[in-house]
Amino acid sequence: MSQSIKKVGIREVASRLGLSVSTVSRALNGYEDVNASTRKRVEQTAVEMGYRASFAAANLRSNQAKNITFMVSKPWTKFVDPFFLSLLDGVELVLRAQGYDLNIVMARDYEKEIETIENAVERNRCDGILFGRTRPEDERITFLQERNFPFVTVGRTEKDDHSWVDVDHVDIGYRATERLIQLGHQRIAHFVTPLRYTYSHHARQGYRKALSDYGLPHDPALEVECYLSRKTGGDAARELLSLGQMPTALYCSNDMIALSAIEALRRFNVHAGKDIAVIGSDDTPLAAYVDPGLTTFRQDLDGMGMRMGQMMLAILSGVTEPQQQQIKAELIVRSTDMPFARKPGHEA
Amino acid sequence: MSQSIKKVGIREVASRLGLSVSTVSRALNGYEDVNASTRKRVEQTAVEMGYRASFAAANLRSNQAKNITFMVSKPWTKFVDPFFLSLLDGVELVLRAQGYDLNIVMARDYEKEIETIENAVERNRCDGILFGRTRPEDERITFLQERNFPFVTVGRTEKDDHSWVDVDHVDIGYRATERLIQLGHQRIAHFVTPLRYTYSHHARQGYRKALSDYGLPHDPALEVECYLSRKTGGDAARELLSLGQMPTALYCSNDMIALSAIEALRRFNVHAGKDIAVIGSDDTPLAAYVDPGLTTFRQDLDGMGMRMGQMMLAILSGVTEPQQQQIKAELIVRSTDMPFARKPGHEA
DNA sequence: TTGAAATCCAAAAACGTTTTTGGTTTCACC
DNA sequence: GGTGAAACCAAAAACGTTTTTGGATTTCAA
Repeated sequence: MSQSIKKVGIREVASRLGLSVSTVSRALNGYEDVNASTRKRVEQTAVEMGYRASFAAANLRSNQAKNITFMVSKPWTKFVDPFFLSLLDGVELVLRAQGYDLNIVMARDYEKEIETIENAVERNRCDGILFGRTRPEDERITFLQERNFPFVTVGRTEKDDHSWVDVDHVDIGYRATERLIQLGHQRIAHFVTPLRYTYSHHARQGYRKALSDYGLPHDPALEVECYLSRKTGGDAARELLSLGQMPTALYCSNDMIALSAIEALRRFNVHAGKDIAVIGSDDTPLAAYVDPGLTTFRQDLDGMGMRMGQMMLAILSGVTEPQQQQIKAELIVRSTDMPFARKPGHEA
Repeated sequence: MSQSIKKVGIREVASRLGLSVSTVSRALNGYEDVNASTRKRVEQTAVEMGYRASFAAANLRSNQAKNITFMVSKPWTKFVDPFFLSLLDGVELVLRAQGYDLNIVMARDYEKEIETIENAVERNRCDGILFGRTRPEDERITFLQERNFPFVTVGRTEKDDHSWVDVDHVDIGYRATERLIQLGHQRIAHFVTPLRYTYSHHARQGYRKALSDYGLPHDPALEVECYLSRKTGGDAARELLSLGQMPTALYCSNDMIALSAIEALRRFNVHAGKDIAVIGSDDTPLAAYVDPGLTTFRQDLDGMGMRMGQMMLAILSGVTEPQQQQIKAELIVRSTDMPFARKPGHEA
């Protein structure tokens, strides 16, 4: 208890070595003007004595926190998002290699996002900030740009004048739809993720382009916006059913929406992979487990995360022009999509 | 760029108000000896001017970081663990209410865990630390106890002389096994989570006790340790199959293990809920989605997280005796368990 | 041998708060 | 009117580093 271990400061290290505090600091922080042998002695003694620089003191003086904050919004965490964790892995790997820590903070809801960022930025808690789920007009980005604070997002905005990494959702939307068309489907629905997010627009854009490229009509009734909590894929599916005119194929810009739609349809005896073709978008771990397996797209999240980390590092080291990287997803064919077949029942 | 917003410090606030720096600080930090009207003026001006105390400076001087770190080990994140995120929600809620931030750091692997903790503790980056997946003898705990640093774990240890929250895994193991027995099963296998963790021992203990209470023999061959990456439930299942003596029921101390076992068995035409009864342990989101739905146990993670946060707060406010709370899980009956039925084929 | 440059290091300032110390009012009470 | 306590606030110290400044020493060319 009171026996607690005495904190050893830089002063102690210096005095044990008979050096000045400043020399110890310089030695430890990799400055050039310190004799190699002195440096070695210092480093050795420091670990011997178990010295660790006070984070607060170092941060205060040098004005760098040596850490990067990833902000995640609560509504996002709620639905366990594998997306997020895999991405983080990559980010962390890259940052750590350069001596930066990654830490994650949660914003309780949308209103708190900006506050959370403010808190991180203005209190100097981190050197840079990362976040996802960008919106076409994103006040977080405006805020950060105004103060010229380093940040990288996953996802784009309308203006797009900042650094980001993103999956090519237009491409996913296009390829998913195209595939369904090529399988012979004509009435293809699209369950859209919340249009609040930029990527939802992209997915929809890809969907629409494919329809138009292949000369299919665009039926607005087949485009349903879904949310992650309420009105998820299940509700959207029921809605379509009640409309009477079921599509024969369905492209969802999120696997969970696809899965919940499949689940709901099954209760009405409409089976994915048999009565309706379904394609998802992000290869959630569930996608491989359910039966039938969900056809979807795999995204190289780890790679994206690493890229994101590199961008941040670049910004930190002075790069000012926006870096942007879009990556393509890979189609994973499982069992929920199949060629169009006129249903016997419908013939009569 | 250079137009960057001028940082406003406590000095500026003080001078605008014609007060001393110390008064402003005391007003903002809720000290008693400052006139209510003065305090109001200060608070108002502070937000007006957009003043935010430098985290580093405050931390340096007051020696408290006003934040709590949750350490998560990489091998844990890898397998997206809903457990972890829901828990965090509760923790964060409670801590934030008292002005503490929660942040999450990842330890890259087991060897790095202790280093990660050291870094957090000795550099004074946080006021307390949280982590899970405790082991019977856990060096992280020894380390923290030695320096008398506040921490709460999810999970217990051999000695158990610290604060923790935990799900009652003995109870889960017992009830799962008991249920299978009552359904008429006699040969009940147990796929154990890594025995490195304390909770695995507890689950196994419950399993064994139920067997013994009901007078069933304990067959060591039916107890298979699984890992989260390699030798997951699928491998264990194949192993049992190759042994020739398949059990009629299976209790897994982790849903993912259960699901992967079910998946593997299906390929051998052994169907969960028909040919073999399966019960899981932690109601992963997948459990409800797969077909047939996995019978498992639900744990009140949110509540546990909140409890964990409260414990931390208590420690921070001076409570020194260990606080410990165990919570019971709730059985969620779905479709993978069913009564024992002699198989026609086996009769012949 | 000398002077300049290069190398190494010490002293002290600085970072922006919080905390300590102590001084001045105000006010109730004798 | 005097006294002590309470309330309010100012000045200055302190937190533990990094950075700045500049002083010694060494090296090396002239």
